[in-house]
Amino acid sequence: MPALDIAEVARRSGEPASTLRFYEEKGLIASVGRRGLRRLFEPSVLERLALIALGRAAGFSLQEIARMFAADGRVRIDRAMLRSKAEELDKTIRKLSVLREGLRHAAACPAPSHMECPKFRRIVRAASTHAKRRR
Amino acid sequence: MPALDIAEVARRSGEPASTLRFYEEKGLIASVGRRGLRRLFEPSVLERLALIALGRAAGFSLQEIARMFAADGRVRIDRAMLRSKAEELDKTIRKLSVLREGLRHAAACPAPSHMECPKFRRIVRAASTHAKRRR
DNA sequence: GCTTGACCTCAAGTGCACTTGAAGTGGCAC
DNA sequence: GTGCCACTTCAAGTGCACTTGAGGTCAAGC
Repeated sequence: MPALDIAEVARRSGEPASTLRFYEEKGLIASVGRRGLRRLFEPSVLERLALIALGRAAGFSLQEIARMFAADGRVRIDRAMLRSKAEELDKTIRKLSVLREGLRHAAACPAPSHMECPKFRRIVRAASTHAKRRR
Repeated sequence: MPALDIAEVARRSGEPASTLRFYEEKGLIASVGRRGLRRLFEPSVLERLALIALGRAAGFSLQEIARMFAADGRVRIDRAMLRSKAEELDKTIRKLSVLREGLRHAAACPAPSHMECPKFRRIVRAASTHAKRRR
């Protein structure tokens, strides 16, 4: 599979071309040439974009993600950083789980106002107690 | 417990006073009076702030959160909306869980570059396949 | 009664992640 | 060979969630 032009990458990745140009400018992806003015990318850019999307979803900033790529374009993720991010993510997941249960309960709860429901209040209190600072 | 001044609310909630003023301006919280220039808040504002923080952590925008409060200041959360948000949250949680496992694996994986590890690639691919649009 | 300092207002600024707009270019279909 | 139009650049704009700065005020402590 040879080089893909930007429209093709946009189509396959779901990212608008403007975002691809923006990411290139930020050094997150690299084009391998041009056909006329048109940028050409290697197919592996799709995997890279998936990785970027994943990182974003996990709450990494673009800058943090950029630091995960070495100059040669390979992924160079610091393992200790990964471990700590996994930990952080774990905390987030636990918090969101509590919240999900809170929402589910609130949706089903018969109390006229949610704040009158002891369970809801307990959930709010529990969540706020451990809320340090979010993303 | 009588009214708390803004400094007290800031101290107890962990939000800077500037954020409290900003939230008041947006209609997310309400002060009940002044001592001189100084805003006074009812203690219940702390619960409200906890609810706001919770909503933010769940990915609601301030505008969405504002819509959850009725004019009388009571919580008036649409139950169907809560259910759908719980669903959404559930998807996020599952995605983050996959990601967390990915990070854990990557941290432990002996492959020289993460992209050479079949498991890591599989995780990236799996996560990206279902990634529609994030927060 | 005067100073002090934490609050006040209002406008502007910040950081992030993009998006949009104007003006230009070049490969491809005809 | 010429017209189209999807691409190009570069600067400016957008939306969100706040934060900062300048200039002002007032309750409390001395």
